[in-house]
Amino acid sequence: MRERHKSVRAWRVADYDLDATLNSGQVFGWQEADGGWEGVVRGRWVRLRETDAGLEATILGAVPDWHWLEEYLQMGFELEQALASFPRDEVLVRALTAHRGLRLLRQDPWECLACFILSSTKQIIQIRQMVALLSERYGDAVAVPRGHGQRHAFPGAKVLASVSERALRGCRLGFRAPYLLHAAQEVSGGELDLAGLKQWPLEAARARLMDLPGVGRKIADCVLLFALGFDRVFPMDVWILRGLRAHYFEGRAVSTKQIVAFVETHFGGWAGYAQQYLFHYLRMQGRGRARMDSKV
DNA sequence: CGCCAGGACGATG
DNA sequence: CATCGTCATGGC
Repeated sequence: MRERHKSVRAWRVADYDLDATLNSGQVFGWQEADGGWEGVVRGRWVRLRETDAGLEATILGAVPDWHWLEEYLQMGFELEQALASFPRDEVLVRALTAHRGLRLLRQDPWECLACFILSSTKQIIQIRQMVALLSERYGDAVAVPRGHGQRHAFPGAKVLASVSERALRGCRLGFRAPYLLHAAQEVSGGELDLAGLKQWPLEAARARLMDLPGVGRKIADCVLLFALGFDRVFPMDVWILRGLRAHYFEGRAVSTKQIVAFVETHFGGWAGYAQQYLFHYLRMQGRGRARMDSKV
């Protein structure tokens, strides 16, 4: 599929760090290309690039409105307000200084759930690979500009629900295959209305997600934060746990439960944002070095 | 070439 | 509750 007409839209926006945003482990389908990023949003090929004035998007075809992309990128979000609410503790300030402009996207709930089901015990690079393979095999091909290779959207729940576990294991999903299949069946069958969870109270929405096999607190929280708009949710993975223990508890052997309690009061209403800054900061710091510290 | 990865789960203390 | 083995696969 090829289309020749492109549409370009630019937003004046301060503090939008595209690299940090798309490379901070909240989303797995974007690829760096020619000084920008290319991916698929709502079945459309999208190219994003930072400019001096802000952010620029290129898509194919004539576009009546850009609302869907503005929503995805959270262009209307006032980052300053969230950042100003952060506690001024040392690590968080360092993370903020290092990555100011890191944003949370508003992802498609199904794609987000599926990707984080795949995320368990996988490095981010490997999650990207699984997502790419799954998309290639079962996702719809999207129109791309001339000269670009084929691109596929992330497969919908309906398609994946009709695939065998065996075929999914063929995509190198391992033990995650039956989990993904089950989620796809519940979502496509209407048994689980993911978008509807936005209206639920936090605890109930989290519990409903955790009803899914293969979905525990961490994965549920990722979906709540990255796709459903629960801004105070603070996903806790090994990196964050390690980091919190080191920086907020002087490395003492505090229980996970104590840390959870601490997080719920310490970071405030935009805790989810704080979490993403900390996660990205710790992960960037940890490349190569903290490997050894962490073993202590 | 082992170690471990944006975990979850069931079985034991 | 806290810990532990298991699950499947591959990047580093």
